Amino acid sequence: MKHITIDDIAKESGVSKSTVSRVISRPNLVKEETRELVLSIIDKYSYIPSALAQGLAGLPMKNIGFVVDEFPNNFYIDLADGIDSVITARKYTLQVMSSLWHPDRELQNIRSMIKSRTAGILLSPSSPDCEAVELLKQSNIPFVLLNCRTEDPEISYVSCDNYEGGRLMAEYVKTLDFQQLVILPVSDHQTVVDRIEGFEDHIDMKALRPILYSNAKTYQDGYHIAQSMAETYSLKTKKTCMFVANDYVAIGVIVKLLEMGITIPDQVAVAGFDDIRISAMCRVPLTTVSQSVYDMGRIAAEILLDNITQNKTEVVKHLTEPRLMVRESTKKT
Amino acid sequence: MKHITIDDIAKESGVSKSTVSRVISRPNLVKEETRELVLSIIDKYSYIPSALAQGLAGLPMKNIGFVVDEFPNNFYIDLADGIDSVITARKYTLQVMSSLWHPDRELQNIRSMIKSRTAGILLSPSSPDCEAVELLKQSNIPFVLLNCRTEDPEISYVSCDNYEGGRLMAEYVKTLDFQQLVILPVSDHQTVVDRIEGFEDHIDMKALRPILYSNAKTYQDGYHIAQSMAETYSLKTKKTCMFVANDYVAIGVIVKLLEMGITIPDQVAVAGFDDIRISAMCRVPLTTVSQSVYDMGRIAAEILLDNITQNKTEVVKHLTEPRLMVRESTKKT
DNA sequence: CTGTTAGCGCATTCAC
DNA sequence: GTGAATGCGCTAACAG
Repeated sequence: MKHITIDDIAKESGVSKSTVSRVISRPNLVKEETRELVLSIIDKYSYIPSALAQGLAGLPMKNIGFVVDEFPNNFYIDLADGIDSVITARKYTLQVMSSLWHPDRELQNIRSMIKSRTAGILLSPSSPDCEAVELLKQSNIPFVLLNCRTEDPEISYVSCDNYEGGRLMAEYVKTLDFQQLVILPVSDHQTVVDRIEGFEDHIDMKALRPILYSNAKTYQDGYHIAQSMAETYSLKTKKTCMFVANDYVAIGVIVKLLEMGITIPDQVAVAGFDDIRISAMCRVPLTTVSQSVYDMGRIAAEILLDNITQNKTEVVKHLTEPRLMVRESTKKT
Repeated sequence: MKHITIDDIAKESGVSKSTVSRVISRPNLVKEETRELVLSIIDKYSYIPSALAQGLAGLPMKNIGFVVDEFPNNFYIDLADGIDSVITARKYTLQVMSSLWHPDRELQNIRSMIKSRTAGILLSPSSPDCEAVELLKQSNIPFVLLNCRTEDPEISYVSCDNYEGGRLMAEYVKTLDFQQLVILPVSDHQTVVDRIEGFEDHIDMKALRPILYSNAKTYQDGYHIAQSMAETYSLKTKKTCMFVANDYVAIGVIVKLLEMGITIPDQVAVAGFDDIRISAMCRVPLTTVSQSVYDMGRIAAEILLDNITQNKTEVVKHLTEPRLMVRESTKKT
């Protein structure tokens, strides 16, 4: 006997399964006496109705899924935390899965959630038109994209105004004093492209001779790339300002530079983007642009739940407002 | 029409649902010609069989759940990352849920996973004999406890040898130079009790006059408590060594002390416990005891999966070996 | 108030 | 090779 079922409870209570079912879902329709009896049996066996059966029988599921790229990147943790707060408050259940930056894992995760007929899905997609999103569109399951915008008129999303964030950083960087500017775009993710664009559009590229250096997604990547950068760009001798398009990577860079004896912000000023929690507590508190990640999560979750409960197809496209956070990693000397 | 079903595919293909079912689960039992046909229809509609129905019909579920206390604490992230690596490799799917330190939410999460008939569950419980564990025992679902040991002969767990970790820290602290020792136990969680006990058993409590100060679970808690501690223990004038039983809290303490102008490790040496990822990259790299969290996760996941796939009830009780990590936060001056 | 019946979508015997 | 029948555990009409 694997799991005890509603029939077991019914027999033991000497009633029909309908009655047991009622006791669980609409207790007031049952005579107090029998209700108490049934409840005692349920309790005795710690009976928990199967969500599989309930779902099949037509009860709406009460769980929502969230697919992230990577657990260690605190960006997603903060997001999950925000989402969790509203999901839970509204009596739903949040399940998180990670795709480790593999588009095919991302797709697998989404498939898995669709397969289990999740009530709704939140996805921070690798790209606005990746396979996972395509699949989602055909799935009939409500979903909201996070950290990604799309022109598709049927898709809701919540993201930060990354272009504006890039602009904010550019305006700030202009006030700093340095001999060379290095931009580390980190990846070709849409959000990154936006923020780099916003940055470049508002800085005098010719005069500042920004240098582009690319491709790094994790803390480790930043750590490793820092060494070669130090040599390539003579960071030890040339006063440099570095804009890394992602805090997590930026922190990797900072840690490595410090290990190499390069001082921050004196020799190299480093700025990031995201304002994840650890940015304020890392080796050198990081100047960055806040995306209000926690709020992004909350808002997306609200939209999704409204969609589910009110069964409305209204699409919402929301951009959170970026805020510049100046900390020690770029303080003027 | 909510979701398309196996019947839809069957009709459109002009075959019976049995055939469609075979195409999916045992393709070689179907004539190549019809198989291709059916597959094309499946593809055309992006048909994904319902895990609810499959589960009900007796197919074993391929998902495993993990319940953590809190997302922002990197300890659980590292754990999840380790778990994820083996779960995925073995074609299972990992779903993470958080309980935000509420025992009743912990219970709810476990209920939710049992309800959905998850194949297996990993739980980092608030206590070895909390309600969630009790429920799990009656659920017939294989599970492994993480970060917790129990005498119960039927329960498998993977935890760190926290007592030994406390001893390691004590031996190290003895070599340091300070006027007072402050112990911040953080919580009454079993792991914490163990490590504090290991610490106290191996240090001369009388001579060192350790001071006990309690109850803090998060970064914020550490941050807030640091201020009052500074006054209570005259941290500005008395050379102090502080053992905080949890890295995340320790980092909060460090950040606040620095803000107050107290130098680390010169005026106050701080040691933590856990060796979460950010410990090496925080304001002052933290001396701590490594629990090899990532491995804990991997091992627990292996045990659980073996249990599920081989259907064996063998219980495994595993303690990982702690390792002292000396970093700048306590470097001798 | 309570029991009976009929699916929900699928896998799995069995026949053919 | 393939189709028809049965049941998984539960909810939702429908009768009593």
